[in-house]
Amino acid sequence: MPSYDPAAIERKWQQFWETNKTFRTEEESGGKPKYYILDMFPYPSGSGLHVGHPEGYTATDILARFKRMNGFHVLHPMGWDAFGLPAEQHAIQTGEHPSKNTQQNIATFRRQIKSLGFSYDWDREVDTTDPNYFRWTQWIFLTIYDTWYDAELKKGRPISELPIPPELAAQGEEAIRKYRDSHRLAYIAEQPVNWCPELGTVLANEEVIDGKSERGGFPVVRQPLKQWLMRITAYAERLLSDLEPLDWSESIKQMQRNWIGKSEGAEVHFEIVGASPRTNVRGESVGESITVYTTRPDTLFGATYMVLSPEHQLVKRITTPEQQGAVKAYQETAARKSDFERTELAKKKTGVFTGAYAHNPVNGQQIPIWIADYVLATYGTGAIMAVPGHDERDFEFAKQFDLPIVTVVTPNEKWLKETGSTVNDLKAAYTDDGVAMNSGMLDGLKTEEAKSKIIAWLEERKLGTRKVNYKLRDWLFSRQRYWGEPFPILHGPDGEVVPLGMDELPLTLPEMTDYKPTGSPDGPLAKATDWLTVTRDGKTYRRETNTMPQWAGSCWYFLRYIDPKNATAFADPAKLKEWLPVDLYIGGAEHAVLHLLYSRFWHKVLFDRGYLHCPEPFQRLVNQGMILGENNEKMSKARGNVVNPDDVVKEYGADALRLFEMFMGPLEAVKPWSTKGVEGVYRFLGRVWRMLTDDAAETVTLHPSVKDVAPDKKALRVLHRTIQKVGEDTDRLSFNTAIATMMEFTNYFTKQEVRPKSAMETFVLLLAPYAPHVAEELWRVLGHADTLAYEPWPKFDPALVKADTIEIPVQVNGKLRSVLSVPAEIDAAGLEAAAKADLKVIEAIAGKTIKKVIAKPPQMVNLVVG
RNA sequence: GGCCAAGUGGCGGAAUGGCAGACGCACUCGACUCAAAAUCGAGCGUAGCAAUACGUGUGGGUUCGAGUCCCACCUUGGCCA
Repeated sequence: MPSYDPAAIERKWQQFWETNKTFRTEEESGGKPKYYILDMFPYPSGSGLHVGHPEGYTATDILARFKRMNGFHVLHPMGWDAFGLPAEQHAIQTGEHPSKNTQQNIATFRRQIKSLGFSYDWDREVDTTDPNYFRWTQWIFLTIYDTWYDAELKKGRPISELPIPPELAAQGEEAIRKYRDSHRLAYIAEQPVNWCPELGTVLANEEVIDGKSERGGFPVVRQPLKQWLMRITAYAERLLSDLEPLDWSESIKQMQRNWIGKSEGAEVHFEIVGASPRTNVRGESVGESITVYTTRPDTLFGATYMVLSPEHQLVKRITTPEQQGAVKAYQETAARKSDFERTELAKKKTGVFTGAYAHNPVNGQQIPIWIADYVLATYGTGAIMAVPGHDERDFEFAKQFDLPIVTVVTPNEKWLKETGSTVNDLKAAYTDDGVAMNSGMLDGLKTEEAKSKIIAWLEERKLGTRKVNYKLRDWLFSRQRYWGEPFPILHGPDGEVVPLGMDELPLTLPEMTDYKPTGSPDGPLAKATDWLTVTRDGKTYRRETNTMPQWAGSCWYFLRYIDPKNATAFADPAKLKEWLPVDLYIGGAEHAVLHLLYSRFWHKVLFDRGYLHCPEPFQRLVNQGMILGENNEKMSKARGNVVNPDDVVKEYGADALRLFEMFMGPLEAVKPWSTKGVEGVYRFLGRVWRMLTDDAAETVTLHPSVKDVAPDKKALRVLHRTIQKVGEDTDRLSFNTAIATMMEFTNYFTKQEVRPKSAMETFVLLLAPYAPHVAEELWRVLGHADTLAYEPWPKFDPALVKADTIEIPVQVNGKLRSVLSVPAEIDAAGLEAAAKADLKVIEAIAGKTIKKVIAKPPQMVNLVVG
């Protein structure tokens, strides 16, 4: 009695696919159109696969199989984002090389992923920790290092093409080198960074959440350090504008836009009162001034004081002797706080007066200069003009320190009433647009007009300029860790930075016995004394001891899949041209900002340098929604609601797991797990099995009802409707409704005494992308010798989808009163007549006059009566 | 606080402005069985014996007709501050 036995079927077919390399992507397309379907590759953690992983992987697998059957040349690979902190923490605890643990975890992930029957081309597997892979990560780093951004051409160019100003050239090699280094897209800079003492590393802003490390939740402090940075800000405008044509959800685009944070405003110079004139770069004598960035230059007349960030370089020079003690103490306190503590947690504004004053350029008024930690050195120019009447933080600060508040934008009546303010006595900052007042030549102008006018005025007098600003910061690219790509960089005895030659790659990590962080900003690599120093031409160089962040390997892995074994380039240009861009990229929304932004940035640099032909890597992007635990909470060990895919496969099989994850709801929605739900789709697969096979027979044989006969009219209609719906729904990733349609098909045919074999064959093909193992097995039972993976996708006949008679609802005054059974091709007049002849309708309109009839075959009729 | 999603049976969800609740789960009843499981059949928004009425977060609006479009609000989630 062979009943549905997923364990046996799945083992058999996974083996078949593997030995026959069914899903190997051939180098030759054979004239087929290409389709590149990509999953966000996983970090192989020690806890193994989570049911969240197969959600995206199943979606891409269904589409990959569907596209193959539709005649596409499909690229569908998988790999491992394997550098990262957990493996290093494990190494610190055990003294075992992190690669050992990493490879074990990869083996587990690979086994688990293979057990789900995904149609990856395993010959293209990549591993970011493999020297043959990170060799090219280092190569790309060097290429970025070798690039400067030509703002005029809006393009990254080789550093050798950077024009050197003549006066610099005259100063010799050293000056040229420094000039070049200051223009590279990968550069070293000293800047306040997020130092996490517990992790012994510096973190990127985006890895710090609520003042704590994203991983581990340890406290983070600000500390100035020499770090590698990537000049992603040079690409801010392109990263923003190139989003437009992409087929991504509007919300993800919006998140990227917010992160880039473009704002338009002005830079304004405030001359410092009494400061001695200085000589500027052009040798002109100018008064010392403070430059601020503001998005509201129209409120310039309301600037009643200025605030510098405590780190601002002018602070030292302008502070009066009597204020020095207070200023110094304040600077020290501020240095210990994170940006988050300074801007978010601070309920009460703090600050210190420097004793100095500046001239407000529009009215010459002397206004005091303060320092306060709510102004960050890293945003804008690190200094602001404070307009307390129209900025909330400035308002709070002004109240705190009793500074004057001037209204320069007339608030509307509603706002005044709500806040209990009057025009000359604001109880809160009015931050909306309005009409300018107390603003000299701007009075009476609307905010937008006032902005334009004041900027023109400032520019004319060289007191300021129109300026676009971005919130996006340069990307902090170094980590004080062991388990990452080493930088292919040497530091010379005279402080010069020397890149390794491309032919010296890969630079591999040294073997060590102790992986602990040094506790100082030198990473663990500083302890690898044999590895650390290199002698060349009698000079001793020290290797860079930082390693790259985990983002590095994931920035370009989709390029390597295209040509994973290439030993002379990261990929063959012709192959890159054939496969890029990625047609569909599916992954979690947690990577909506950073991974995608970094990846797009690297892609653009490689594009500018001529290694790629398209400016954007991912044409279409879809984020799958998170799967919650059965109790509707986020899955976590602590909550005890984690579902292990291995257990589900063991109990119900991979096909049921795949099918359930797709049946739960729309791909992009957040939805809770349900074991009962898995049972439901498992029962469906059992019904499919019994629809086709005879479970009373000794061996697997066709069900006696499956006969080689032509389907009748009704059967044809059900069949063709199913083909149409499953095809259309699969194409638009509406997998849950496609599965529902297949269930309806099964519900219909299991009730039939005669099940035409041709209809059954078609159905098995429709099911194949979703539940490939059982489909392959049934395909064989139906008498086919080979895999169905490349069978053509069934076509439907629109004529057969239509029924002869259809049911049309009749409404009276918009309310349903009857349902008519009429010929399918009825026209509006016929429909109206049929409706008026219907007994229930006659009853409903008795004694009333028909005012209007809306007849829309084949949808409905509505009689408006009164 | 700002921006973006989303609110539909007991639950997951379905529905080009046109019969709300497809499909599945749970539940109830029945068949098979000594019995149970599995399987098969039927029912299943609320109230009502019924005819029928009411029903897609709340309030308004547009429309012959609104779950769907518009406005305001409430709630939840995400991102940003």
